[in-house]
Amino acid sequence: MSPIIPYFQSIYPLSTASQEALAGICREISIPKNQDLQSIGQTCKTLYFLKKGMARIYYVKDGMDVTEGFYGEFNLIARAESLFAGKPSQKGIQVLEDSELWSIDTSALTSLHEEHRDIERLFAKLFQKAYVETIQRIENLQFHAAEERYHLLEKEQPEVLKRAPLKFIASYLGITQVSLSRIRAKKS
Amino acid sequence: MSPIIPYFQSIYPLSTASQEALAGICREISIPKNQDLQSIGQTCKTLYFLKKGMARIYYVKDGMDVTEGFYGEFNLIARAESLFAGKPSQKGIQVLEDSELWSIDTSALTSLHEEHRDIERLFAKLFQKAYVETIQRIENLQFHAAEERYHLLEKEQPEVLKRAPLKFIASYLGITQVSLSRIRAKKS
DNA sequence: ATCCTAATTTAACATTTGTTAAATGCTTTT
DNA sequence: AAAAGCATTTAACAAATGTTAAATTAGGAT
Repeated sequence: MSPIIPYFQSIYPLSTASQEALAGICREISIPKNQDLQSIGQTCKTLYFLKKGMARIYYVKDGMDVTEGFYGEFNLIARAESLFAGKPSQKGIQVLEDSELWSIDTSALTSLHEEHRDIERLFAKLFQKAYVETIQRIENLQFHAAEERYHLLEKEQPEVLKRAPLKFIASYLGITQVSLSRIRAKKS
Repeated sequence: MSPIIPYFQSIYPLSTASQEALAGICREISIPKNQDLQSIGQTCKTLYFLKKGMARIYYVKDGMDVTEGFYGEFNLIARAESLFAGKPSQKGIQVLEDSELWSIDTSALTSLHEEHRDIERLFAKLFQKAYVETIQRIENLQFHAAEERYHLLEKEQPEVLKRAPLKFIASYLGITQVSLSRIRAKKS
């Protein structure tokens, strides 16, 4: 369990009692490469934090697989639109390599809110962080052309370029695989 | 003050005491067309809800004015990336027409959190809503070509097409004014 | 090692979007 | 009403991205 609680502490300080309560609902799990952590159609009832590995959230639109985002170590992974609405998600979560992660059941988490206000605030903050990252992503998609978006990804999540297959990266950037391959070729 | 408290109630139920406390920190203000509600460089310390009118959040990049989003009646308007970080915002808020709105000082709001847990949760929910809309916006920018994005805006915020000038709509969609004008011409 | 399959790159061409500049239309001011 | 200043549209061409298909490469399975 160890390194996840210190990570939480770095986001929002927790009382000793809250640390213990929270540690009590974190489960460690392992998932083999390419497997779905959560499938399309399921309602989001679990939050994940990667200990080791890499994951993506994806959806299928017009028969095409689209990667919405890539997530590395310690990133909060959740399908917020499903969690907040309590409705089935149109999105799935898949790991790109053999991964280890912590999972937290949201109803267990919610039941800690009454007694542990700091835990409620910690997760509010984690979602705020995710929200801000999403806003920045919009700026990126809205303002930059495909090639610039590629170089931004290269700068901000260089591991993704090494670990994710071309097709995932292309749909994440909002371009075709051929286009992405062309952009890469330019580099020389 | 009237209609804003019922709106809040529809998002998250509030005790009578909380309703009164919250009403006590809502201020009604009027702003003339084209004026900035908040300027670039200011730290976000106020939240707004439009009673009447329309607003946009914008930023300047490479000398170009880019509209990040349009906001209509009862929408929460805030520069989240600045609010959550406590840092100056690179974004401004401008009203597109003579507008009336409610403003809420964030430090006054925060001071209500301890005593009024329902208020804290109400605003957590409002930001969740905003977050989910942002996620959907990404799907839109990532997956759809310019013309489709235009038609989606037409469907989801038709008032924007009537009330906002071409240049704001174009940068919102991530295209040039000329391109937008061309898309419009196709319609016939 | 070899074969088989999937992933990536390359090529050729079509379509979309960007760029620059001019023409038209609309508002506001005088 | 005329003039001035913006906003929007149109046109012509350039650049970027999409599409289809073939060629190459890389990895896994036998």
